[in-house]
Amino acid sequence: MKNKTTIHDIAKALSIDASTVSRALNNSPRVNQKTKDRILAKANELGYQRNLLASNLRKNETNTIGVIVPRISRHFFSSVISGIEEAAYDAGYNVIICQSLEQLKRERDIVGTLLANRVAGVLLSVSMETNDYDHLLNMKNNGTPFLFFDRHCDIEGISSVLIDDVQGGFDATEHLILKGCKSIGHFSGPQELSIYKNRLAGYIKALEKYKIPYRPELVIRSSLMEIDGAEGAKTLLSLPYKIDGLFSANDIAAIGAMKYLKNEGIRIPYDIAIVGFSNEPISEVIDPSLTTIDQPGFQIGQISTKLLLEEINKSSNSKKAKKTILKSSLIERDSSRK
Amino acid sequence: MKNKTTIHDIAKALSIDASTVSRALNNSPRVNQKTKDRILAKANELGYQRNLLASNLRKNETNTIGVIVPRISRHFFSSVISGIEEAAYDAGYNVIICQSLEQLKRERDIVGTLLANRVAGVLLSVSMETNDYDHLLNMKNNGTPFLFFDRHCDIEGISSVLIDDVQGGFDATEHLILKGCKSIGHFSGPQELSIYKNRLAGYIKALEKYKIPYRPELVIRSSLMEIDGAEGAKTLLSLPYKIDGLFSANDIAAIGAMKYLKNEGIRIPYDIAIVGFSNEPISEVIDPSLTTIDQPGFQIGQISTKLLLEEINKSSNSKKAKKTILKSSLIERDSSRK
DNA sequence: ATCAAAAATACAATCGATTGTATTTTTGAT
DNA sequence: ATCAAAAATACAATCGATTGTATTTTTGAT
Repeated sequence: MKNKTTIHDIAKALSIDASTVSRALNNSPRVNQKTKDRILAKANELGYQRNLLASNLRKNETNTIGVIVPRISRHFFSSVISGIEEAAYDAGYNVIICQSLEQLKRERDIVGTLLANRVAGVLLSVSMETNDYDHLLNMKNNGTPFLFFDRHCDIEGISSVLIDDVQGGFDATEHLILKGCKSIGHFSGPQELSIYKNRLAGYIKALEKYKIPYRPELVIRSSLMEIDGAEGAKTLLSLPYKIDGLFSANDIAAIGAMKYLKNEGIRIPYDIAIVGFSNEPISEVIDPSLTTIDQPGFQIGQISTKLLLEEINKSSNSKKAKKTILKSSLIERDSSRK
Repeated sequence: MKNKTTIHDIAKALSIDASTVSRALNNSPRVNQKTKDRILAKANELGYQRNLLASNLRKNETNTIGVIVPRISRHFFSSVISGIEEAAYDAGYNVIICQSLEQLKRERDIVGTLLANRVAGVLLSVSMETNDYDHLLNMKNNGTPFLFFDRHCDIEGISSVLIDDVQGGFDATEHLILKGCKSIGHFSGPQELSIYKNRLAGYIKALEKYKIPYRPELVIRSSLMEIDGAEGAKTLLSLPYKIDGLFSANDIAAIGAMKYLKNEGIRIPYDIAIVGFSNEPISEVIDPSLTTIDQPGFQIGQISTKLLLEEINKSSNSKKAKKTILKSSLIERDSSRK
């Protein structure tokens, strides 16, 4: 019961060599069809299941790719994962999904485990705490191909698939300006992550275009959880002048702010218009529905996987880092419709 | 670059035997401390990383458990996964997360891959399509311990960690009755899944308690996606008599119904009061907020993992299937507050 | 029927780590 | 200094599958 059948059990049962069994199970042309049939039948009878540990060890390769995301429960990341899985399964690869929960320590541990399991490659979106790249450089020196999506680090020779976050931040801010907002707050995340730096850059760029002075006190940095949104809103309300617009670098913090503001009797969008980022499903149903920036998660997953698989199957001398930049799109909803 | 360092490389560099290197890296008391220090230093210098494929193959065990859920993006399942990961990491196990996307074929493939990778055990919540248990029986015969959570099948000798769904369905329905509803619709899922059968049973039980006649046409079966909720609501509205309450076996379908009903000018909860199931985050922010049944996902994950680990480390003769049943709790919100 | 070529199968080494047993080295009591 | 016991290290087999090479069997032309 406990001891699984091996090719040797099949070989013994048929008085045949294990190498022939192995070749038969891999449908090698070197084995006679009749023999193959007998072996397959016996394998079935004994409930044989290939031991991938042994197979991968011998072949010195695995058909598994690892995926590291901050949180699987975020809609954006689960769409990316769906895209990854589709592209990977089509190519005959398995996928191991891991979440760092935004913690650097967990990210390090996960990278270690994936390397120890000799995955063929890794797709990752770094945690908010990732300000130290040793574990990633280690993976690079180790020769394991990997690729960033959405949240990347600047590491020589490593490709990434990104959203044009400057454009996204610009679009969000310009949209508020065109709706008549003059004093626009911004929730940003850790500046180590270029997505947040870029969304902020887009915000500033839009202000400049419309000649609205940039006031640093309107930019609030946090880890963008729901509670951070509520606190950010409180901070903005305490300013000596009124704000009439808010661009949050994610939907969750925008929603935290909305709940707080509604509770304070502030009318959205009339008193303050709001735009989020990521198009979480929750943004559609909250009242008022939240204007946001949609990111093509599924497509990001597919493209990232294809690029990674190319890298895996590429000769090491032809490697050249690519940056693939996709467009996001603004979805106008009630939180900014006035 | 491509060829990873092995214990033999370290052994050769120090003119020492590989077995000593192995023991040193595993901190065996049989190796002199000075030798350990030298080995560790050299291992670090060469960027050594244990090959788990080889190690697990030799030891004939892995410290990895597989988790199969229908969808990682469902809040309930991602909370369960958090609970699993916490309990597993505490015990020194790694977790492989897989999603069946409610498809039997994918569930089968995943089970196959996990078995081929020789996971120590599997935690699973079956897909809506799972009406055939061959792949699970195969896993059982194979000797791989596994355990169901939330959505289970009746398989002799396999434990499960469940919610008292009859009670949950009863609570939801009774709540509507106490709010004055006389004609209550119910959205149910595939009857192969006992969670849906039980929630329906709870619904019927509550009707009986309050002497409300059970009308089969008020029970609509579907796969409970958002679109199914909208269609179900349409069907209920087309009945020759009015309904004034709706209990949906999940939140997503309840939300689909709410959107449709609001669009039709039906007032919630005044015309129709609604209760969902699972306490998805979205249920809190939709307008009106959705009354629902909260399931202790994190706790389910922790308990399931502890039980599975017990099973893994148990002698095979002492196995006895357990059913652990946890309580759910009703969260009253505006969709039923009148 | 014979025999070279082709087809089928067997032999043996290997992937990297682990572990029981054997051997060598060190320790410390006399 | 000697020697048995203890400590440290080396040897060798093994986990299960794969694969290059060697050997055996089959095929089919003469």
